[in-house]
Amino acid sequence: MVRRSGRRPGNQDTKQSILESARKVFAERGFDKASIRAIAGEAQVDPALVHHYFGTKEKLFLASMNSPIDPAEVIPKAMAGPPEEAGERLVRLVLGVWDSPAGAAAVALFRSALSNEWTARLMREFVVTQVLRRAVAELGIDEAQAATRAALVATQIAGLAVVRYVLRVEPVASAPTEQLVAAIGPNVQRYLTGDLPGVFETGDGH
Amino acid sequence: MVRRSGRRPGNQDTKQSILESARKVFAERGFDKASIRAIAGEAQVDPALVHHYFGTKEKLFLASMNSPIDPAEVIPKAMAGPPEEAGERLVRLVLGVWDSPAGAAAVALFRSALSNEWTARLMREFVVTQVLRRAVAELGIDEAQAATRAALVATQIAGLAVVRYVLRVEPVASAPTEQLVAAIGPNVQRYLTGDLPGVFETGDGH
DNA sequence: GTCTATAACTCGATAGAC
DNA sequence: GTCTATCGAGTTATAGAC
Repeated sequence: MVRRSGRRPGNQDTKQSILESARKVFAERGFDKASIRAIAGEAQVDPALVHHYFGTKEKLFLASMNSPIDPAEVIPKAMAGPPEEAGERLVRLVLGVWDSPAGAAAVALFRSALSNEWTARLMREFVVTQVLRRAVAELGIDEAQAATRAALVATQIAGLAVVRYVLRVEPVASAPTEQLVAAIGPNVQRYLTGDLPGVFETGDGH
Repeated sequence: MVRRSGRRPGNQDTKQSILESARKVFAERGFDKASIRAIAGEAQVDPALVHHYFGTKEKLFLASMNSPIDPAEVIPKAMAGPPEEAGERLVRLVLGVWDSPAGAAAVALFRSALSNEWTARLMREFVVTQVLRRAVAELGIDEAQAATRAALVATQIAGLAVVRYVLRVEPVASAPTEQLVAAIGPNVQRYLTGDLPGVFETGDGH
């Protein structure tokens, strides 16, 4: 029987460290500007190894998106509670997820979606229909209004992400979570359950 | 005397058409992905001509940013009126400018700022301090709160731009201006003049 | 003033040695 | 499993012919 001495060929941990580096670099630069070479350098690994493990750059991106956070599980939990505070809970949830290490994947997807058509489609289909629709549905909002309210919530959440994580405008960039929750939550609340002039025009006209 | 027949060497109008194409392509793709070749192709002109007229790509970008719209003139005009409707007027102003042909430069700057550090700095310095500070100053808002309120307004305006012009999420992408003004204006209003818990923490603590 | 040709650089992806 | 070498396609920018 063969006894392998010393460190094994590094198989399982290099693949994992490539994934971590990919999440980090994708989050910092977005899909397009994140080069395989840079990701490999970050992981102190040969660029060819990245291709060997993950094939194409797109497949690497998809692999790095497999986050331990499941919207189907975390959204209903956040929406449960007094409906009049759902806005604040949604902002708190988003900031909590995105500020966590596991949230790098979400930031990467968002940042990439801003400059790449392929990831933009990925995000539209995933976030807007999966996350926001789920959130408004959880609150029992009229189907005819759901799309409009979800899109309006998206404007506030996306803007928060842009200012805090992409443009890094102070004082929002480094404000504590609860301060932003108190400031922005009520505005999200209005989009969720408030009176919105013109929101009915899409659906029933009675 | 020399009589030139037919079309003159195209001097003055080619330079102008390059500028127009630059604004358009920069707005569509952002600074990085907008190639000199694509801009030249759009203007039906040789790529080398672009360099001949404008030097580098950065100088071309700066030249294309010289919009006929002057914030110093248009902001005070929009802020004049009942203070309790300033939010709606601000949203109406932004949508009016950005939907207009002359607004392509603004969209270009914004889109570029999302993926390029150089243009991001340009935008932080110009928009946040020039436009938003001017707007909140026009309303006579406390200096200590101005930065926070301006940044919060930025989250909503930037988010509106992202959803409407970059990600193109319906129904916001193709909603009429006044519907968005009615839906989003009040939220901007709250950031401008409303009660914001925690907004005082930066400044005076009395 | 206009355009061809090309330098000098990036990138993703692959072939093949070890 | 790992790495060297390289291909082919992008890019900005420049030099120089006409």
